Amino acid sequence: MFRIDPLSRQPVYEQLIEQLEKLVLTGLLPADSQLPSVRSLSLELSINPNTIQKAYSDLDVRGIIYSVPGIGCFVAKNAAEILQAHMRRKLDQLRQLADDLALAGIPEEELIDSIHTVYQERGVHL
Amino acid sequence: MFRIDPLSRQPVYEQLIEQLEKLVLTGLLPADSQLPSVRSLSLELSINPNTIQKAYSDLDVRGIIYSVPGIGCFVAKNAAEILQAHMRRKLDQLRQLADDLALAGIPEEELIDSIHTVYQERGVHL
DNA sequence: AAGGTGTACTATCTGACATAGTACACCTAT
DNA sequence: ATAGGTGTACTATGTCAGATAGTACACCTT
Repeated sequence: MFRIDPLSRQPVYEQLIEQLEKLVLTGLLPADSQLPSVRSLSLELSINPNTIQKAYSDLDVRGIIYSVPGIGCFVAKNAAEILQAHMRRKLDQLRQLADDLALAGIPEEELIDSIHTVYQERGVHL
Repeated sequence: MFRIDPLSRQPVYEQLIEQLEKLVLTGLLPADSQLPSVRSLSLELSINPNTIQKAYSDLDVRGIIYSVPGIGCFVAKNAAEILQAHMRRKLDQLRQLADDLALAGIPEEELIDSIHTVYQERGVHL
């Protein structure tokens, strides 16, 4: 269900957060659906329970999920909305990247084509 | 000449590398021009000489600069070409980012507009 | 009562990053 | 020849984030 690379420069808990966020955005994890328990996910991914909890805690603080002690963690009602609003910050990263590529002399058309292709594939798969 | 943020998540030596690469790509550091000495740059930026040398060593290995012991470090002849070729890997990052934004429901037009704006500004400034 | 759940806490380990200090070989200018 | 600049190499130390290990508590369900 999850792909974790312990050798990545990106921390494990961040990898977990991003993949959970994508599951929410794609609708594979609808509102009020239960997340894997800290311990079960810990066993499945061979990751320390504390690392899982760190990811869940972060998502909880940001309102993406809510936790019921003794029961489990669940996807919040407006999780997708929060994520969509937050995703717009990635537009800044896109601009920064485009600026670097422009500086390197990569023609604008190449970027446009790449994006267009991505959006076409996304449209087909959904 | 350089802007270093010691508190950034990005290592200081990487910040230095990126800024040097941009100076090469913009032509502000032409081929065979001499780079600041390890010790002078160390004093100017209040950074340990070892950190500067780590950045220079990395650039040397990749063929961006060449060092002459006892003399100094200089920009390689084909530095800009190497960087341009290497920059295309950033297109992968761009695609990944576009895929995330597509997933979040950000319309394709917003990305296109952002990129177009970046390229227009770049065109003006150069 | 047993076993699952989230949560909290301390302790420890690891690796990357950065600093500090020293030393060597080389070249240039005086 | 001397002094001072250059790159380079090396060891030691400090710092911090990330991850692990272990324990413990409160809660709920069965």
